[in-house]
Amino acid sequence: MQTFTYDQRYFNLDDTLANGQVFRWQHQADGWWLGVVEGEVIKLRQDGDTFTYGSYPTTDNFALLEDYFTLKSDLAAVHEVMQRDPLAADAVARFPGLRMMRQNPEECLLSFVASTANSVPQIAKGIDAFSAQYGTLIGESGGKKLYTFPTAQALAAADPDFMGQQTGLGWRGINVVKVAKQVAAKPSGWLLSLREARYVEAKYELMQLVGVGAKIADCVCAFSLDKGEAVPVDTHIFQLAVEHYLPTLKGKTLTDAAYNKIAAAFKERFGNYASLAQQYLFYAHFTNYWGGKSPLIYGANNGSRTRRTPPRPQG
DNA sequence: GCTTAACCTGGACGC
DNA sequence: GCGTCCAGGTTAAGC
Repeated sequence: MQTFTYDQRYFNLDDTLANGQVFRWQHQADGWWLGVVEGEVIKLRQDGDTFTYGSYPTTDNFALLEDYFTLKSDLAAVHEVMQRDPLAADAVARFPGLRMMRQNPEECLLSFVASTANSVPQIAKGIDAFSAQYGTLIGESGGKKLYTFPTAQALAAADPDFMGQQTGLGWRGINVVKVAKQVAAKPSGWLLSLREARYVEAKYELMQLVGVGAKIADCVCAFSLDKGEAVPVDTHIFQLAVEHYLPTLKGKTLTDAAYNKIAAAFKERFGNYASLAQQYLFYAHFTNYWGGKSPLIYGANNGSRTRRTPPRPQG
């Protein structure tokens, strides 16, 4: 085990790992986070400005953490830009240490295909199930076996019935196989090479995959391809954008035109920090929805979603 | 260019 | 206990 220090105002582990960028990290009762990154088991915890970590099989792989959590990027500058907008400023005040992560693009893409119109706890459960089936066992902690995220090749050859029924993902699991087949058919390193492409080109390339629309493409661009201007517009972002930025969209559905208007509104306000602004606002809205705390920290059964309809008056 | 329905499943919620 | 609704979307058809 090793330690490093980082100003907790600019790095909060709970908010970074539970804001919906990733689904496989597990928060343990004793405060440790347990995850698998690029084939390495990572154990990590935060006590104020002090971070304690260990990794396997590469011992204490700090370089991996530095890249994965983008620790060299300056969050103070981001906070300054967020002050331009009252809603973003409020979200930053609540979650100052939320950082943009830099995931493996293949894992990011296939995870978000599995996330389509699904609840976060179900997504995490489903991804866990197919990783245990098609990933590689690399360790064990507290009686829990840890697997790598399966490669696109492995998921391309996966049994669609298993992916649909045994994972609880239904048709989403079958879509994961379809997208994995298309990725596996591309030249090696194709996805990673999109880090070098311009945002519009990377997004266009991703949307050529059947089963990948604008939202999933933007998630991959923002969370794994270094595209700070990508704005994934999901149901949460749509709701808050209509309420605070674009009231003319009230009563409309999320069409391509509406999607692009919302993304443009974020870019206009936050420029190259649009992705992070989106993530701050998403997390604020999302945690409100889950009763003030993320189900990725506390579990779906320990939080409760906000009521769809107000409670009946008593008496 | 917009709306709508279908796609599977599990869990929350209302009654 | 049961029925209904909905969840970090995508696609295709119909208008």
